[in-house]
Formats: sequence, C-alpha cells, structure tokens
Amino acid sequence: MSDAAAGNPAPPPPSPWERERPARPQTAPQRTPLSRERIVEAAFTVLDRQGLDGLSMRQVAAELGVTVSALYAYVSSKDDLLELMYTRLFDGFTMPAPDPERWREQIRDYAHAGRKRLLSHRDVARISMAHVPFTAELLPHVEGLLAIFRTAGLPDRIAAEAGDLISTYIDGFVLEEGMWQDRAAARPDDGDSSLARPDWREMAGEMQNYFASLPPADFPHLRALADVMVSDSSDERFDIGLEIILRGLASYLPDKAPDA
Amino acid sequence: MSDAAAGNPAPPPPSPWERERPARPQTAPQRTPLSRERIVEAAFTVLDRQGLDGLSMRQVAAELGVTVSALYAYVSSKDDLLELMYTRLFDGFTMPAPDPERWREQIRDYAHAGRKRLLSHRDVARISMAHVPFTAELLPHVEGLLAIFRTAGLPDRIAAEAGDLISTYIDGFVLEEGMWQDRAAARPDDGDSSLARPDWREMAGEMQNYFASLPPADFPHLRALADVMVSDSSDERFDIGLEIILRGLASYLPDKAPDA
DNA sequence: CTCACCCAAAGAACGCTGTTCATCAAGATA
DNA sequence: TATCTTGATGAACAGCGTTCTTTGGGTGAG
Repeated sequence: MSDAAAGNPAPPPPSPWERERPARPQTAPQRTPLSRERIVEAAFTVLDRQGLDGLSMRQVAAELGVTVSALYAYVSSKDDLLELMYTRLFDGFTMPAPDPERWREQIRDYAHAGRKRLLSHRDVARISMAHVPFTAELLPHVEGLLAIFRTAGLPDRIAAEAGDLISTYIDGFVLEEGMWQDRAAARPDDGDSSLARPDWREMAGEMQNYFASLPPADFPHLRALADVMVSDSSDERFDIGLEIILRGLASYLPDKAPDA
Repeated sequence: MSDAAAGNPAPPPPSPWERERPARPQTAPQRTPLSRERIVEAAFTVLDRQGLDGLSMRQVAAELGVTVSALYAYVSSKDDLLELMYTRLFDGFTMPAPDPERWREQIRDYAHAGRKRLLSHRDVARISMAHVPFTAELLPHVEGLLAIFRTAGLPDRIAAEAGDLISTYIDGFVLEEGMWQDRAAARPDDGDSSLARPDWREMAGEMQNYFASLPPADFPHLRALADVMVSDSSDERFDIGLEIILRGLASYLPDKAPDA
C-alpha cells in the first residue's frame, strides 16, 4: 500500500507474510446493503429449514453471508426480529367491510386465511402464540374483526371476547397441528428416509392401534371416538371447532333463532 | 495425603498450598438423596422465582445445592423435566362421573380448575401449551372430558373436537393473561420499586388512554369497546368465552332447544 | 479389619446461544 | 487532501444443554 504513489497498473501478488486479505471480493458482489426486510426474509428461510429451535441470530447472519453483530445494527434483539416476522405475516391481509348478512362466512374466511397464514411457514404458530396482536400495524385487523361482530348484532361484551376467542382457536389449533407433524417427523422408524414426509396415514394407523390397545373398561369413550378422531382430516376438524364457536356466538344474536 | 501410613489421630490443618477441600461437610447434611420428585419441586421453585426463561438446569441444580450433571442421573433432558412438571400439575385432579343433567356445570368446573392450575405457577401456561395431553398419565382426563360430552348427548364428531377446543381455550386464555402480566411487570415506569406488583388498575388506565387516543374514524369499534374490554375482570372475561363455547356445544344437542 | 466394589455426585469440557464492544476499510464531505 | 460517517468485522462475555471422566464415601465379602 505504501508505494501506491508509483501508480503501477499491475498490483503485486500478496506477500506471503501478510495475513491473507479477507477476500472481500468473494462476498463483494455486495448483493444489497442489508436491511430489516432482508434480515426478516433470511430469518424465514432459516425458520423453514431448521425450525424455530434452530433459528439463531448466527444462522440468520450466515444465511446472509454476514457476521452476527451486523444484524444488530438493524434489529435490536432476537425478540425484535421475531416480532418483525410476526407482523410480516399479516402483509397484504385486509379485513373486509363488515356485512351483517354474511358475518359467519366472513369469520370463516378470516379463520381459514389465518390458518393458511400460520401454515405458510414452519413453527410460525409458536411465534404467533407468543404475541398479542396489539401493535400499531395489527390494530386494523382487530378493528376489522370487532366490526364484523358488532355490526352483526352481538352484544358488546360478547363481541369484545369473540375476537380473542377465535384468534386463540386458530393459533392453538395450528400449534397442535404442528406438534403432531413434528412428532411424526421425529419418529425413528424409517431411518433417514425422512424426506420431510410426515406420512400422515401411517401416523393415523399407529394412533388407532394405540387407542385400540387401551383397556376397554377404563377408556370406553376414547376407544369409541378413535375412528372419528383419526379419520377426520385436519381441515374438517378445524371447521368443526370453528363452527362450534360460530354457533355459540350466534346464540347471542337478539333476533333470529340460532339454528344452523 | 502421602503420610497417611503414620496413622496419627489428629489430622493436621490443611496445608496452605493444597486447594481448600471442597468443604463437603458444609453441604454434608445431605438433606435427602435427590430424586425425580425433588428435582421437579426445585424446578417449580426456580420457575416461580425466575420465570420460564430463567429456568435452566444449572439454576435447578443450584437450588438443590448440587451440580448440573447430577440431575442427568434422574432426568434425561430438560424437555423430560418440563414434561414431568406438566404432568405433575394434574396431581390430585380427578374427573367427575359424567352427569348428563349437569354437563355444563361439570365443564365449567373443569375449566375453572384448569385455569386455576395454570395460574398456580408462573409461566405454566407456556409449558402447557407446548404439550399434548396424550401421555399415559393424562389419558384418564381426556377420557373424562369425552365422557361428559358424549353422555350429554353430543354427536361423536363434536364431542371429539370439544375436548381439544376447551383445552386450547383454557391454555390460550391463561397464556395471554400471563403475557399481560409480564408486560405490566416489565414497565420501566417506577424504577425498581417493582415489588412484582403488576398494578392491574394502572395498566387498565393506560390501555384505556391508548384506545382513546386512536383516530375515531379508523377505529370506531375498538374505541367503543375499550370500556368493556378494560372494565371486565379476567375472571369475567374467562367466563364469557367459556360460555360462548358451551352454547355452541349445546346447539348440537338433539333434543332441547339451545337457549341459555 | 481390610479390601474391593459400586454408585451418586463432582468437575471439566464441548459447542452452542444472545449480545456488546472496539476496530477498521471504504465512501462522502469539506 | 484530510476529516468524518457508515456499515460491517472479529473478538469477547456470560450463560445455556449435554456428556464424559473422575472421585470419594458407604457397603458387603473375605
């Protein structure tokens, strides 16, 4: 560097004793200058590949080809990053204008969209469960839900609770769904042929065998329900639970009789 | 140590250069020989003092005056310990014989007991949320729940889902409850005068102010419901949500009309 | 009484975590 | 050309779950 004044066009090869230059040029394409968005994106990549337990700041940094400490210039903590991921899930998600005639369908749509969102990335239900959607960006969603319930005619105290209730239901259901998937994926059965294929059908068979093995005198109802519990798909089970809640809410409507 | 052959009755004072003997006699009262039960007990002590995030194997070991590695002779992993803690919550918890005339009260009792159990130790709802109650010790509880629903007359597919639904509701509600408490306790407001007193009333006031500060045009329903959301106690809110679910379930009973 | 054994616990170590800090190269500004 | 800013680096710290080897005291056999 000291002879730069000479201005010779061909730089000499690096002297053997000077520490090999960090080889910035390798990373030098300098993809993009790093940003909150890029960090969140990388975090989702790591999440899908390694799950929430494998999501570490170091892994995210590695995914970006960057050091850990660099992340902390854009994200104040891991919790901050998780919150960013959580709110990003709601991007492009708008609540419909409340239609009193169709409030049930509107809630059904909301629930289905919510479940789809939680299934869009691995372990996202666990992240969602750890957050209350009362940040500024998410308040419009809460407002939208309350709008549907209130204009449908539900009493205030019921409407106030209804939002929490179905949100909790969605999160809880998908969380449990994910736990079964993990359990199925972690079965030491077929060696490393586990191509991330949970093999739902085989799992169901094992469950059914297990239920059938229970002492009939002690577990009559569990045995009686084994068939239906195992034969219903996740989607069907989700809709059943959702419908129970909707019927409960409908029973508070002043006017019409709460029949299906 | 090398002149032990002399056999002199009075042991010499410890030579200054040999590392002070670990002073086992200090710990030597040897309280009790360490066991799974004692480890779980200590874990709950640490949990109540430091929360789930502060619950580490090392802290549990310290609580028992013992090294970390000693724990692993009784507990195979931290997850194992957490599962032990989870199932211990159900100790002395028995399901009532199903009474078709009183199924609603029975479920209400179950829910209240469940919430009380989750509130009995800090952060326990988070532990509960991470477990499916399908271990051998807990199956009787599931069976008991299904028994109540089935003998009440609910269709099988509804009964099968009902257990999950109310369990998820209880866990989710208390989880959220705990998150608000944590948020209130972490408020940097009054310095270190935080004697673990969440000061619920003050928190509610802040919430109400926040809602009132929202632009009326964008958040009419949130503003309208601020009063009721904040004035209702946790117990009332819990009962409201529970009642919504119960009404929904009741709507599937074949015979009687599903009025309150 | 002495020796061998056994086993519960100790202690050190490994690789990982979230977070902070001093450093540094390169670009922009004066 | 000299200074300042900026975005990233690499080392470090304390703590984590887990495993491995060592050890010391109590017990039973000869």
